[in-house]
Amino acid sequence: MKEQVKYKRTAIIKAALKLFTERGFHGTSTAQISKEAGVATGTLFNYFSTKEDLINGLYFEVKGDLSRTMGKDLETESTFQDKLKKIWFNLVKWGVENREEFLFVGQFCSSPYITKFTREEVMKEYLFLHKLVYEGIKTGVIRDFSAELTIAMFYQASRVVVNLILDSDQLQNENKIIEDGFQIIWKGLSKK
Amino acid sequence: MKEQVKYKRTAIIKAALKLFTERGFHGTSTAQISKEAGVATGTLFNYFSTKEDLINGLYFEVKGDLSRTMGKDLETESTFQDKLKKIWFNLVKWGVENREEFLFVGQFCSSPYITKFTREEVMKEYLFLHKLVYEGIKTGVIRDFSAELTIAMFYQASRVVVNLILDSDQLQNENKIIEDGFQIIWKGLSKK
DNA sequence: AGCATAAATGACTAATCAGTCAATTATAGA
DNA sequence: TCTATAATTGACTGATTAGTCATTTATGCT
Repeated sequence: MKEQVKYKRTAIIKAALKLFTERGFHGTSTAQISKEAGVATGTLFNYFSTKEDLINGLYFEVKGDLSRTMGKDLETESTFQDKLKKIWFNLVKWGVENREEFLFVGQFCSSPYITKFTREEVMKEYLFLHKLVYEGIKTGVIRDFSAELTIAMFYQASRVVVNLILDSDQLQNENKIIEDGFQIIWKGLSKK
Repeated sequence: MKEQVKYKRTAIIKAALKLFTERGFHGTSTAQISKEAGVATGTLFNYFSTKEDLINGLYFEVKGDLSRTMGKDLETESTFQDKLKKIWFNLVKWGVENREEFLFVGQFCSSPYITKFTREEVMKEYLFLHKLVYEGIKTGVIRDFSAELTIAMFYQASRVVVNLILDSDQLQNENKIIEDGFQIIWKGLSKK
């Protein structure tokens, strides 16, 4: 039964992700989610006590996945630039390969349905990025702007690239856009 | 009566803007909008035939205001860098001074409720920015990346700055953040 | 003032909503 | 196989929704 339980929960999460990104939070009824997931209307409320609880669970899982992907294979890189470039590629790759999750994060990152608690829990997983940026500033590799500004610029630049890739039909330029995007943000942030 | 008519329409638009940014499109009922605007429920539908029509009208007005503000006092600037900097300051100032409009645009720019028609009508007002970027590339002032990438990077960078300013309580650093933000994006885009 | 027209109103409706719960079905351990 | 427990179900409810329309009110013109 453990397996079955996990399966149903995953199905609900997946259905909610699809419908929330397509039609928004209030634009999607719990009945629609249940139908898409292939479960009864009551089943959804066995796993999530309210609709708000569902979207917070969803946000938590997606953001967690993103943060884990972002910091992957970082230890193999030696220089600060290489580390940042690795994070850049991880970020963009995740967005391109997880279109719905990417759009979901963009749509709900500043949404009132995500509670303060969820937001703070998620934030904890991103501390390593802050540390890295502080290190970069301290060692004089990147310019001494506020860490918040630096991180936000870097992160949003990666989202720009993903959006351009997702919007365009032809994918031949994909690698060039990713590379160009990094050139822009790296030149903008680095001291050299 | 013309005046009165304009007043009611404006009140509805303003109320919708406030509630849509606070609670989203489906999260806001037409009754709530009417109440906030101080008109009867039926009045809203005298000005906008459906709820979708209302949000499209709102989007059109807000985006139009943004595009007009963005290109203000551009002719007094001579160099390309100064022109871009002027646009940068216009963009950020608009966002800071029109918090609700700024959040609205961010929330609904890629929303399914905005029709293709509205989107295309709005796009027309931004052609001057494309022209400016093409000119900058042709004259070798900025690097030869895709114009879409360049514009999106620039625009989103300005949004990053506005978001940081709106989030922070103390405003003493406001000018520094705006200046720093421009330094980052200008260094990233310029050839020098 | 008197009249024609335009604008504003809010009670109303059919549809849809989140969430409940008693009944049913599946599972695990003995 | 039998029993206790956990998971699933969908009909149901009171509340809320977008949009309508007959009626009332305000306006502009002569």
